[in-house]
Amino acid sequence: MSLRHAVLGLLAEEPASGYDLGRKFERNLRRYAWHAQHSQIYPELSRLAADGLATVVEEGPRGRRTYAITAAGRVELRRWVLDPDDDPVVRNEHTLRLFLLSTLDTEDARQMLRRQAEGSRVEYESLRARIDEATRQAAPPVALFAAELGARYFLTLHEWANWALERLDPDAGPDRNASAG
Amino acid sequence: MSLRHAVLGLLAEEPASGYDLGRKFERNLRRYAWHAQHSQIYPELSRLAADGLATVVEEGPRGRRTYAITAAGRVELRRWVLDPDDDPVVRNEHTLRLFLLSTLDTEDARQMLRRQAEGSRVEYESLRARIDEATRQAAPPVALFAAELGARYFLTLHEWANWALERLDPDAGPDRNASAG
DNA sequence: ATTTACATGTAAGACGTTACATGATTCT
DNA sequence: AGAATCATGTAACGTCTTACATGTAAAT
Repeated sequence: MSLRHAVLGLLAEEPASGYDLGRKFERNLRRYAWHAQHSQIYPELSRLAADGLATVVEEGPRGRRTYAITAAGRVELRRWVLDPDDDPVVRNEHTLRLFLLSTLDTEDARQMLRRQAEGSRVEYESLRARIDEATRQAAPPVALFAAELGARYFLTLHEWANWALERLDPDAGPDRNASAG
Repeated sequence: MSLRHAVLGLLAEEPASGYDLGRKFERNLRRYAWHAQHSQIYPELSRLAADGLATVVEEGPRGRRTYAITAAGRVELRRWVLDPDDDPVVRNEHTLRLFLLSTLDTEDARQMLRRQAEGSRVEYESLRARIDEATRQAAPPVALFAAELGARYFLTLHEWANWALERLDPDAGPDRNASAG
């Protein structure tokens, strides 16, 4: 039941409406950890409220309801986060493609690795810039732990793709665009 | 429909029965990329055969049926692996917990990061040893790309956890068990 | 006025997990 | 003889995605 804890976790950061949570999933969690559509979020918020783990703290225009986590909700969230689950759910279509690289012929593998190296470089630089900006604005260190992990993951992916490209072609480096050399 | 392509990918490496695939998911894919129970695998093999993407190549004891990927299966697998899907499914309960670290108090966060640093170190060393052993036995480079990526992910996780511990406690290093210093 | 963004909700169908169900072969 | 492993299959239930459905408020 990770959806429940993902929602609870987002509410622990700050009170939010179902609509807000949808955007938070999209921006913060979707690419790394979890995703949920609004059709899952709204019913889950109702259940959390029914179970006393969250509560409506504000009603706004267009039927907007802002929820906040309750004390019981924090207890449950802490229990789950610290629970050493040795069988965590992992589903990653992107990693799956990388793992199936060995089923391609060399030229296809090269193409995919080049795309991968470039894509992860872009992601890395964008995340790193965001972290630098937040650091300059004196954001609290813990608030940036997740972003830092994301940045490091992309850097690792970038380095791995270049390493693999070199292994595929022992003679040509990954950055050889110049005709000389 | 990633289950289909995960199965197809495993069959592309070598022919296998549903039972074999179950163990391959468990050992090779579950922790990084995808998982499937036998109750999903057997029906999917039937569908792959019905669609001409896989075929039974051997029948053994206890009703065992070994499947192999067909030429059409390879075409479909290649199409999917090279398809730049910009909305890949990601679900990672482990990463989700790490992202929710900031909702814990400092002492809880410290405990979790220590556990994380230790766990990822163990995983890294075990994977690295397996890669070294395979390299010594002259395994083809591509066959080790996935394992190398896994190892690098764990190393990144380990380094990140130690980095985060230092940030949490600017005075004490992560490995300070001695009373002196 | 019109478009865009905000805001919530339900239903059908696909996908995934857990439990139920059965039996053969191999190892000790 | 008994236990462990191999081997396949279905059913019930829970989760997730996609589509359907509706309406308000803000911006241009």
